[in-house]
Amino acid sequence: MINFATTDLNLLKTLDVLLTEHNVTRAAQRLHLSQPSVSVHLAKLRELFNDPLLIPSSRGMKPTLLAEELRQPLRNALQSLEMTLNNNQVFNPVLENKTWKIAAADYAEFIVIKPVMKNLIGQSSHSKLAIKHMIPDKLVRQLERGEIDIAFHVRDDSLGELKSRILLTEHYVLTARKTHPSLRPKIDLKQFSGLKHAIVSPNGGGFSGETDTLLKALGIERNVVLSVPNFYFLIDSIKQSDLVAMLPSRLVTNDPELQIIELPFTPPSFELVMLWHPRSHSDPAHQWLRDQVLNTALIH
DNA sequence: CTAACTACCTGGCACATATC
DNA sequence: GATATGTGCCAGGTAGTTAG
Repeated sequence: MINFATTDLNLLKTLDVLLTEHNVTRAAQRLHLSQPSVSVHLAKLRELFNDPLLIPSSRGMKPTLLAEELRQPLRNALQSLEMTLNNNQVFNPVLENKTWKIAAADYAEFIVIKPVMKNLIGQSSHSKLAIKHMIPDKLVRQLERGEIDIAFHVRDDSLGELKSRILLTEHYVLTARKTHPSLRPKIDLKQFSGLKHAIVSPNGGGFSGETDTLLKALGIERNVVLSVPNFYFLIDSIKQSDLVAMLPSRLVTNDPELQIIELPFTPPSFELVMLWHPRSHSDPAHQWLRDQVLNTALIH
């Protein structure tokens, strides 16, 4: 039985971070303490729980069974405490100097971040904004560690514990340059598959995308001759050539150099979501950040 | 070589006591 | 009761050691 009166509750915060990091050095960095201090904390926690909690192994520190059992309930308890303490606090962007860290691929940069940018850095002369490259595999960890505040991504149910909010639904449109020599405003399947296509392959080098999966179901194939890493490059490529591309509609409508061609099938679509870690859910500054995004994204 | 641990040191805080 | 001063303790620091 742990005696609350004689226990330093800061130790629980250390334990919480240790149980996510499985590494004393990294936990220390996150807690803004030295490594030996966290080592001492760990020693006290071991004494307190009468359990080694984390055992050094060849691949980081391995949590004991008790440590595993403690992880989620402790997380929940601290989160609820945080919520209680933050409940009456309001974030004032004018007074604070925050560095917002946002991860996104180029579509979200253009559609969401660009419109909200002014609000994020304009309301305080000290705030900064860092837009980071989106690496889906590292996302959960980066959000957990606070290396990223929020991220924008295509809705994907594999992102388990993260909190999310759908910002918009987007569909692809067939796009070509306005001065394309052989395109009419409407085409049939045969004409579609006869065109030379360019696609974005986020992982690099792929020649098959969502559209191809959909076409396969219709029993047809298209001719993808160019694969590029992002939409900016793709748009530029079709403006400079007779290639066509399936592009998110919001990126190309109103571009005077481009035309949209009516498709003989229903194009694929996706939902863009904002993602954040439950850890930052009740933080007033994070809430403000998310509100800025929501207010802007839902208007545009 | 990297990461955890240990020994030792120090600044700051809490508490006790003194003074008004 | 409020404020000033003295003192002991301890958290967290650095440096060095140990272990895998």
